Amino acid sequence: MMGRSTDKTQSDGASAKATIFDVASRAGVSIKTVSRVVNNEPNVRDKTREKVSAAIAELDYRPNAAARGLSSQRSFVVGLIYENPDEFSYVKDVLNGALGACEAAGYTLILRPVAIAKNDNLAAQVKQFIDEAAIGGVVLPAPIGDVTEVLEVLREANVPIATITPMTSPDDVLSVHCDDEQATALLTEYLIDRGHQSIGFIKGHPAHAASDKRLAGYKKALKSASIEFSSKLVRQGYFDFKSGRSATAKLLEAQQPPTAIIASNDDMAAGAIFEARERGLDIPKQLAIVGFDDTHVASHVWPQLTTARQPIEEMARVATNLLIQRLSGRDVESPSELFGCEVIIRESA
Amino acid sequence: MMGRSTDKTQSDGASAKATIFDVASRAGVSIKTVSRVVNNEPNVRDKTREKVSAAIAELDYRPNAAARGLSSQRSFVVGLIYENPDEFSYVKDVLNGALGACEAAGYTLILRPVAIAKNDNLAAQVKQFIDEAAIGGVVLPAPIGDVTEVLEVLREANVPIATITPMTSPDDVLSVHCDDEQATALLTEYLIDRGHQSIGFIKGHPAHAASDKRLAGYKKALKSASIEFSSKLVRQGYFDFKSGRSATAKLLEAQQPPTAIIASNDDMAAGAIFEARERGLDIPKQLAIVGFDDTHVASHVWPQLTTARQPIEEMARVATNLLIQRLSGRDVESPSELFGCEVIIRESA
DNA sequence: TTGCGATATGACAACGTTGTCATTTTATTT
DNA sequence: AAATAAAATGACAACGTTGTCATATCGCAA
Repeated sequence: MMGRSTDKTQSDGASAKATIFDVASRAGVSIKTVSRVVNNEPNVRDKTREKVSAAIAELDYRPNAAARGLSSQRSFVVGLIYENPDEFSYVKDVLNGALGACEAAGYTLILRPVAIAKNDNLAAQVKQFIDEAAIGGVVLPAPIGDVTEVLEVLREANVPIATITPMTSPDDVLSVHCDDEQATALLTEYLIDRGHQSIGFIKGHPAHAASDKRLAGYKKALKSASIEFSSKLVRQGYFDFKSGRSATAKLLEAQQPPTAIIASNDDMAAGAIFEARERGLDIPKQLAIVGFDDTHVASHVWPQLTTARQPIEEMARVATNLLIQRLSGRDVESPSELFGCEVIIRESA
Repeated sequence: MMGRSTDKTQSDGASAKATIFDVASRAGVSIKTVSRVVNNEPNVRDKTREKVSAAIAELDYRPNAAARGLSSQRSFVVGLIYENPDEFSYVKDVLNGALGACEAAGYTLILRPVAIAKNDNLAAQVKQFIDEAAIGGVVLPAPIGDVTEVLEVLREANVPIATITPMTSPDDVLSVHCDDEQATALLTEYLIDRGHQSIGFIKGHPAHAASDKRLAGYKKALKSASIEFSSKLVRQGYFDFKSGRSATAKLLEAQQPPTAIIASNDDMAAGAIFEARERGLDIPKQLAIVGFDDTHVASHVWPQLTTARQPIEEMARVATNLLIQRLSGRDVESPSELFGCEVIIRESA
């Protein structure tokens, strides 16, 4: 009847880790029953459940993840594949959200930074990642979630996906969205309300789907206000400080420079402020500048940036939860969720 | 002779994952020999090794981590416990370094953000972390690495530790250091060389050992230059923008305000710039400001910060490697390494 | 009571590795 | 060629769970 118990003494301290056998013998049941209790399975009498729970608590028992994974063939690992950027605010929020969800559900989060730019076989990297670490499902924040190549590999490997992206996603992909377009429109309207008629726009990195959305929001707001769109007021940027700076330089050197500039993210806005400063312009009096994302820099430059904030951390938490639901075999009620953005008014506009 | 092979067909694609049995039968050897090859163990004839390697490649075999961990009772997991800050640059670098080292060695990195401030049983959190995720060893970046409470729990649980800290560490702890004191001294000398005699200093968070080191460097440089130290020129800060700002306000409101300010990190330096700006001061003409860490903000404020840079990512990589060496039973040649800092001259001073 | 379906529990074989120890093969010495 | 040591290989039992299926027990109707 007794299994291979480790002859556990009462003493705490340096005692070896308790196994399911120890718990079983302590509670006077079979290991299978302990397993049932641990996994919240049905068909266990309340009284038995209590006995087992008590034994678990007394022995400070924690299931061995390796054994569990090996036996059940399930994976309790969520992979997070992200582009490793200079400006980490976004990834940080994603990370915290995903981490929180995993922790709550007893899952493990494993990271995989990749570089989209130097395209050294992204698909292969992803493939290697998922079977090396026995990944059960992956969370793909923007812009990785928009790379079809990656989606394809994962689909083939039968790995569930949750994306965080401004785009609409394929049916088999869980996703959370935020309305970048609307947020940018709100930002633009705010400037228009403050009397600006000539508003410059610095586009984001072309590889990010968000870039198009934000531009679209800008155009939409202009249209609503019956201001004619001019491509001369739009410059390409790459989401970094430097490109924000040079785009601003070009905008300001135009014959009719804008009185306000919308940068598609905060870093570029910081670059814009920098460039304007160098030219001796007063912000916001001579030039209003707004950013996007409400990253750390936004409140650390002078003047502080008016910007828009997406609830990234919360979005990541929800995305990860959707994924975990699917991984644990439960039905996912709604495979896609939409979040709102918030405009944050500060002094730069 | 044949084990439980999965009757593998040649076809790739949706074939189930290859196991050690598949490789063994393909190579015509026992599973144990495959195991030897995979783990680079001795006593395998070259010819056999080749055969097995070929089979591994053909079947795209990768050892099952769960089975491996279960059987060997070893853990291939490194835990990273860090304080979850607002300003993420430091953690980002640590993360990248640790991740790189783990990846190269086939280890897995697992994250655990904690909050030192609200001291809700840090020790218990750490304890839970290590046995929940079957952590083999942990990397402790500053300031966690200086919390004796945490060190104690880990020691008790017999978990190897590698710290990244400016302090000297206990003998049983692997560690990498950077000379904060010297770096701050260099920064101070630089200001003195530029003619500053009255230099304000904003201290870092008292819970961080680095704070003391940096202050010490400041004092040392003053002494070398025969400038008398005045406690009136030193203010307490907490490594955040806000405290940097208010400390600067106090320094500037003094009867004899300094002509230069050293902030113990970049965020506080950004706060200093902000405050000086608000008061209409020209930087660096009327007030020179330097920071520390060369974080993202350093190059994104105007004017860009003169600051000091520690090779954090490299330090984290080395620390993690030391840890992995110890985890894999190898002797660690030197349990402690020292890195140098670099002073980065920009426009703020 | 007896019988019977439903509910609760247990025995035991997976899962894919590594560790231990026995066995076979090879090289070396006599 | 035989004897012996050394090197290479293999058989098989762990490791700590969960899944499957058999069995014991319960509640309730006849």
